[in-house]
Amino acid sequence: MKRRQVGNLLALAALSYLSRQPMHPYELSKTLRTYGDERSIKFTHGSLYMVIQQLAKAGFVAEQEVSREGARPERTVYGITDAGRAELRDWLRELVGQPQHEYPAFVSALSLVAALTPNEVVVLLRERLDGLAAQRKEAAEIIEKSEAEGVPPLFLIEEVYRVRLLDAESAFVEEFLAKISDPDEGWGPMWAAAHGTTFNPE
Amino acid sequence: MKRRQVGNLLALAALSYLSRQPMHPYELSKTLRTYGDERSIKFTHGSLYMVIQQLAKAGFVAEQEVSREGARPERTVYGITDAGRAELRDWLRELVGQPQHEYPAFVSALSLVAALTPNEVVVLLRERLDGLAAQRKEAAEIIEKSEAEGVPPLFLIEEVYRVRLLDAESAFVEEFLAKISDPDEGWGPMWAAAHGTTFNPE
DNA sequence: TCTATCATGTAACCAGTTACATGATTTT
DNA sequence: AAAATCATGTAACTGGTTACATGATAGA
Repeated sequence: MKRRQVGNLLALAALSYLSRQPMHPYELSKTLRTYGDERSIKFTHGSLYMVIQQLAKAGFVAEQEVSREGARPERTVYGITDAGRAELRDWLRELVGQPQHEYPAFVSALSLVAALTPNEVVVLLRERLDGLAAQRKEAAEIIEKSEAEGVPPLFLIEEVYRVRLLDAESAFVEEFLAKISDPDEGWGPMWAAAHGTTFNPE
Repeated sequence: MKRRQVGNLLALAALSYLSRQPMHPYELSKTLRTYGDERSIKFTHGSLYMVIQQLAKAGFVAEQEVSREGARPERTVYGITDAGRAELRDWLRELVGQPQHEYPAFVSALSLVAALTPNEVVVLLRERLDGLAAQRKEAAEIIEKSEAEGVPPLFLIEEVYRVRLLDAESAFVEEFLAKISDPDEGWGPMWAAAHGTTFNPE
């Protein structure tokens, strides 16, 4: 992965929308929320202004005009530049073509999970399954609802991806639970012994 | 999710290792690398000193002694406190029990992928499949090698998780490719038309 | 003996989050 | 008319990354 002058993925979304039409930051913020991009890209009001500033400094967007309506604060409208268009394409291509090594919280937790006792872990994993089911339901509903509204499925592909990942994670958690509790080969007893206790899941 | 006084997951790993024995930061760094935690938890030299400082400020770890060998810089040894132990348990429990909403780069990319043409996207997705296969191979090899060395499988569970996710992602990418190129219902032609071009994958 | 790498830490910089500010509308 | 919320932006704080420093050891 090349290191980008502006690395925040929010910048990618900004470039993408600005490539359709110039906007001022607040409008961008509205647009992002309207199209549900907040589910895929983390952003707050503050980080957006930040990113726009960085994009401007890097020459990927440029001030178009500064206008004022009544006594409101000035609104600065930004448009994408040629360099910005190039960056957008290049960056998107990289993100689609090359998987990156990432650090989801659950991976970190799993790498340290031995610090808990197997008794509590089985309870927690069951809780997690519920949470995963809830997230899956939410994603599935968004897909359904949007499709009913006529949104072309290409624009929902990231939710489909999410659903696939959630399913895989659920399957993994079940598998892990089984590995702990298997009556013959289960890890539970040895694991509990290392904590000076015994394995008894309810 | 509660908001933690120290939020960086590196702090969790630090607490976990310090709960076994007091160490100075550099030693911690070594230990983390030795046990392969760098695959699950992002850290650099600098960020480690950072989080130790934060942990100390929050009262989760405490200076134990400051020693000096010859003319080397002083080494400060830190130990976990009772509050630190409590935080470790509570945090780990939360991470295992409750799935969080996260923002992997590929999700963001997918949400904007319509900005590329379907022709290039199919090429990129095929590239991605190769990359995913490589990552999968790497993870599988780590598991095999470690098991051969007698590492108990519980300590490899996060790599198993990784493999499951990689498989799910590969399956998804294949599915996406099919949806684009399907001879009857495929999205390719319409998508290309929106870019003022035609769909012809090689 | 020169160079590389290890060992250990600090300081400066940059990015992201939170809090603040303030007029305009809308709701109660 | 008061309270809430929208609209728009800036400033301060905090966390994380990168670069700098410097003696010690090991390899060429």
